[in-house]
Amino acid sequence: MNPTLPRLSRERPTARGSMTSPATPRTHDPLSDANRADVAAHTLASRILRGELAPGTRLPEIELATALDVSRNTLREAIKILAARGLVQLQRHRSATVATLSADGVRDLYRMRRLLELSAVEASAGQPAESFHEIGAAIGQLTRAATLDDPVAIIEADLAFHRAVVRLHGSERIESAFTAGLDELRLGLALLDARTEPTLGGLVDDHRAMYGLLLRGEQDGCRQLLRAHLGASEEQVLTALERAGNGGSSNGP
Amino acid sequence: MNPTLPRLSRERPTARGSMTSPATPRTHDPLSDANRADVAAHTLASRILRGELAPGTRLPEIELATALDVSRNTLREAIKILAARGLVQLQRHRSATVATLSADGVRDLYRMRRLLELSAVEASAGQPAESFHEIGAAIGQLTRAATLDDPVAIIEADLAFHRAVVRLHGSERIESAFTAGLDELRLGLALLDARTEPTLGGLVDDHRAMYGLLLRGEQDGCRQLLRAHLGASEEQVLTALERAGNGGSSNGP
DNA sequence: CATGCCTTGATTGTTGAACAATTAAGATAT
DNA sequence: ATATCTTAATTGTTCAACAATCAAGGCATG
Repeated sequence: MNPTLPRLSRERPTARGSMTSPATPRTHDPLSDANRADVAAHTLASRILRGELAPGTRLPEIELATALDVSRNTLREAIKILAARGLVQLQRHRSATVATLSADGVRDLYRMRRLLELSAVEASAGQPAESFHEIGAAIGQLTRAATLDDPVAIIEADLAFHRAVVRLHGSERIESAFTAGLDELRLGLALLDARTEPTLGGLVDDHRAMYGLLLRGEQDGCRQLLRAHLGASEEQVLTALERAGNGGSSNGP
Repeated sequence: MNPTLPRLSRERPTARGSMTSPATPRTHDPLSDANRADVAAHTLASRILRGELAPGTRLPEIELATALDVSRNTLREAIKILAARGLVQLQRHRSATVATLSADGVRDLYRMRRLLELSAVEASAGQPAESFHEIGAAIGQLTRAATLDDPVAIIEADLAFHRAVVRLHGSERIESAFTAGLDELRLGLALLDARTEPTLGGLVDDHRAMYGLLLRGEQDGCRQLLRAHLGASEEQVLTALERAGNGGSSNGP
């Protein structure tokens, strides 16, 4: 670049009203309160989670910094944030890479899912009906995405459903740990986009059935169905991983 | 004013062109393998977790950077790491502060503990005996610390016990989420250092009893005892918080 | 031909400085 | 006494330079 070019003004739109705006919404918008490192991390995370950046892709600092229009230091902060979320892997003096999910990792993540989701269903006994509103909304989102035949939206709605289920625990930290796990898992789910047609129909039926069982207070039946559902999903991700090549489980090179 | 004047002088004595010093001792410390941001974060975390830096303490960048002998940018990375672990709180254009634990936060953390620990006991059924070795080691550590009457070591051993229990799940991610929660909880446990005498004896007995029940395969009894133990601990932390006057910022006269 | 050293180029790790944005406090005027 | 202005201090962001390390290619040697 031109070293003598003074940095006069970045046409960064300051979305925060400097005037005393009387209508300042106190909603915690996750983006309005973020600095540039956060938005860079958000942008990168979005590209990773929707599969635009495949696992293993190198993320050189200079290239990414120029692409995202931030300085190298700011990009480093963003990379650190992603590393803390498990989305990228770091090694000293080597480029950060989009994290690869091993078969063992998948099994670990589903162990965690089983624990958090099944216990959430158990904890739903005796809760008021409004606790299930969010799950119902996810069902609507899911059916809408299914009719449009949009694989990405379907996965999105699927995860929203399970997140809503875990939220029945009523614990902020349990929810955030689960969300982090789902983010990591989506690294593997991105492999399924092309060949999930046969399972999509059953997927919608599964979720609708679970929702109905929840509403009727039949926790045991719901747990049973959920367990089967998770088992099938795990199997699917594992076979997709195996097909994709990176075995990475017990047998070393 | 001359905004684009490059500064070339640099009085740091660096022998760049000469031969590299051959007498570099390559000690394999676990810390020498990390970068300076990591060691700074580790140092700060240690001071926070052992209560040397009380919750609410401001952490100005320049002051900390000079104290830890790192640059401001590197210290910022360290602060970000701690924020990701929940040990410091960030606000735009304000100094980072040591995180304060609210009563709601304590309740949330104990909800998480109950879920992860009780289910771990349940999952211990049918596991080989060697799975409990680590728990036994924690018991030894605990009794040793109790005889020395060292409150910090006692808390350390207590947490090591529960961490070993959760490890029965066999899930890397469940364990790390739990560990993060315990770290956060230790912000509140630091308040107990002064007045935990009456409960220490019962604490050792509790853990030894739970260990015995685990070894004998009596999961139900162990769960019952563990639930009571966690409830008492939660109560203790909550009353300590209340007594400490969780006013956060020091509003002196 | 194979092997090991060495140079070289590229990339990350770390630092210091500079400026912009924002907050908190002190001073001033009304 | 209250409101407003000024000012100092701190964080947010960028840049440029240097340091440390890694990956690859070239050269000499056996």
